[in-house]
Amino acid sequence: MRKSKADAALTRQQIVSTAANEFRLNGITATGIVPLMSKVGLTQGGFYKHFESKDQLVAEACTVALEGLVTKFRLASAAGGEDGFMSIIDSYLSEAHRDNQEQGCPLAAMGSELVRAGEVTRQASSQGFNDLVEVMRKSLGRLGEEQARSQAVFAMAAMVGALTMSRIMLDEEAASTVLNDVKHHLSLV
Amino acid sequence: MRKSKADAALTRQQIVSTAANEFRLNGITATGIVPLMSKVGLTQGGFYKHFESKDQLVAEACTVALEGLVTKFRLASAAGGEDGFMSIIDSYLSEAHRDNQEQGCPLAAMGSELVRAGEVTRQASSQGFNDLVEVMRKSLGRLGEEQARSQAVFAMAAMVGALTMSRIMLDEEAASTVLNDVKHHLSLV
DNA sequence: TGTACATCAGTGAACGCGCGTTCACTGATGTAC
DNA sequence: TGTACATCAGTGAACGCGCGTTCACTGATGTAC
Repeated sequence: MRKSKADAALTRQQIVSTAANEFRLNGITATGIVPLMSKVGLTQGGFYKHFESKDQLVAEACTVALEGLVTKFRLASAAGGEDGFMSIIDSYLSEAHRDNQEQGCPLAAMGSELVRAGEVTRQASSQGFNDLVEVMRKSLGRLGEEQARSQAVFAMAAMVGALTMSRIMLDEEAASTVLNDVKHHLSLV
Repeated sequence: MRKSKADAALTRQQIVSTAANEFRLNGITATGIVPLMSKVGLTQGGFYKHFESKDQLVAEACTVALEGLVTKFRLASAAGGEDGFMSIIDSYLSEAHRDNQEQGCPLAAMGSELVRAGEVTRQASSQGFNDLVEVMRKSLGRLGEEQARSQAVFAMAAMVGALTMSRIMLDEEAASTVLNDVKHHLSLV
């Protein structure tokens, strides 16, 4: 049942991207290798032909998820023209993003699990955070570099916290208020 | 081996407060009933004389942890005199708080797990968030009520996100920078 | 106040289950001649 | 280009383990008389 090199590489990609979605949707700890591989259409044994451990997959899935978000940030910034900064914020703090956790920001979806993750995963998450900050910094063209960076860090932290809190809340109105309050204050910065 | 009512009530309290610490330190999913009860000095069977399920314990532990944080906020606000708002923020965004996850903010320590928790736990978390916001709002005496509330929500979200990100980062300098950047911008609001 | 009995906090073995990982096996792919 | 053989992607049963929960049991506490 050996597959061609191209097929095997495709399988590997499918495992990583399916994992990136499942980890964001159900959490890292709560996502098992058996159900994950079965979602990809394979059995569990094949997993270890591609990865040394679940830990390695977690790190790669985080990297891929964060790269996807960096791309979204770039697109939102470009689409926003002069105010790319607010365009990124409006997109991040939207109800659409909040309700699409599976494909959204991994820092908000898995934040407290990432704190307890392995070193490689934490390094990948930090790198992703820095990359997102860098896109935001550039979208603040009129400011000095250091001031813009610091403001971008501030906005990213506020957005991650706001999205997480909005998802915890059962009351729809309260959940929307958090997003809007943070959006409003970031627009004044 | 029956214990007196007073002893039993004490045992129950000990289970809840030990759980509140373990959940914050290791996460909810990663904390088992057997090790938890053994940490309290009991065996697992007794657990179900006090709680219907692990879910019920999670909800109570979150409530207790958040009540403790509300108290800390009140103390920090009072200690800060005129600027109780910044006093709360300085305390929350301190390296001491970041490195003492076991007794720190449950929203930062378990945020992404709370999103997937049961309704009772999510309700308790939302209530706790609102209580924290309320303490912060009152510490902004000079502002109008609605403006102060919205500003308190913004600050809380930014703090939860900043603490989480600072904990993920392996690089000590970068981790401190996040805390300081957010502290700085919140002082300008 | 003293006695008999019911209550129930805590014990520890056991339950079914899903976890991450291993391994002997299969058979198509890739390679050497 | 054709043949023989090595490689290895994927299979599926099995591993030891810890999970949340149940349950028959123990014996001190609480209560009724």
